[in-house]
Amino acid sequence: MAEKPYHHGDLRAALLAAAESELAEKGVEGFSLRSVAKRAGVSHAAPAHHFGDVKGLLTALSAEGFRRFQATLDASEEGALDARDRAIRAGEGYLTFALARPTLFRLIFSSKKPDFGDADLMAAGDTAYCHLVWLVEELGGSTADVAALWAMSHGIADLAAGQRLRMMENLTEAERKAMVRELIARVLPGARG
Amino acid sequence: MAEKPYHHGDLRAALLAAAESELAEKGVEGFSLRSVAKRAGVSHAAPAHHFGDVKGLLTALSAEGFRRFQATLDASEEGALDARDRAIRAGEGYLTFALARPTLFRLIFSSKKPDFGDADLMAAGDTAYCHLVWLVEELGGSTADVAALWAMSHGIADLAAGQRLRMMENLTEAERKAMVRELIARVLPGARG
DNA sequence: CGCATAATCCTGACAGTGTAAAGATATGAG
DNA sequence: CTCATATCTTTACACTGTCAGGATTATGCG
Repeated sequence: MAEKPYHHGDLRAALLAAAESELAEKGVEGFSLRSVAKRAGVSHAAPAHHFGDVKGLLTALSAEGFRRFQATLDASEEGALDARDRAIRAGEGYLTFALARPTLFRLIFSSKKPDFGDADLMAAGDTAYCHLVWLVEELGGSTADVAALWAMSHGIADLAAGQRLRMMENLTEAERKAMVRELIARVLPGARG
Repeated sequence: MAEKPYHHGDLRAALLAAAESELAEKGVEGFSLRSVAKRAGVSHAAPAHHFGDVKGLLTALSAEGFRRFQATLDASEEGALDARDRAIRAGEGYLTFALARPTLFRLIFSSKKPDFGDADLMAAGDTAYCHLVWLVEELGGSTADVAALWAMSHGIADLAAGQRLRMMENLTEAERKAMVRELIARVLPGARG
């Protein structure tokens, strides 16, 4: 085994991992393709063959980001008592993801660099959206209720990712969870009837 | 009067206007300082004397953005019937601003490029935040109610700025307004008591 | 196995970016 | 009028993304 084989073996996956680190450290606005290549130990032009250009790489990373986003929601919904509790837990998961991976969150929700017309990315995004719709349907909700749950969950998460909700940063984990649960509960269909 | 006097006269204001156009067309991620200078008809290094670097220019633009944001809310709240109606109209103004100036909205709420420790920018941001707190206080609300109104308003606006709420894009102006009013009303203190 | 073909990765080059230094020009105070 | 200062330009450098062409390895076909 040579120390540095000419062919990497699984450069595509290595580049995606390197891109994730780069994104986490520099953010979308400081993201550099050459820096990603350096992280993976290859030349600056190596990523081109696998992803085309930087947009292609960020598109693939976004698709993976959406899948992780959905996985975080699924994990958060685990053990839900009923449909109502499940929707609330989904909102908690939304915030959990935004706090754990703020730059990835911004990439998939606030950036224009990924190609959102890409088939794989669209599929990943649609999966998450359909899950949201399903959550509300289980509650007997309407279109407006979907918007309500999504907007509230997204608002909390996006403000938290930008560290704008300073009132929440001084709270303990338990207090924060309780507050989020209460906020989400306000917008669910049939709330406080 | 020379056709091109060496000294611009009011280059600082001209650069801010050029930067706003640049931001509107290219977005935060495509924003170029040299392009801004070209728009203003000066050399690429001219902005440095007035704003230091690109971060300084975007910081000044953000402060102006926050003032316009607040102005949009003020205009939207004009003629409110009571404190409750005023809070709802504020939410409408939030969305109005995000739709009218999506890139400026993203600059002040989702970008890391401006220096949010800058005194002028902080003052502009605090003004908007204090106004929000005041709105809720008039309703006899608590800290959680502030978070509720902010998160819901911001969630709707941010999703709309990113064109994620496709269900709302097919609505008429009136229908959209009615929907926003209903969503905001859900989170206000004493809702549906 | 032997070899042509394709896939993979590297090197070098180019235009564009932000920033700093140094020079040119106008302004204004004394 | 003189000259210090503010303003703007020119020049230069390192960095970025992308493209063209060359080097190397893997793969499939005979």
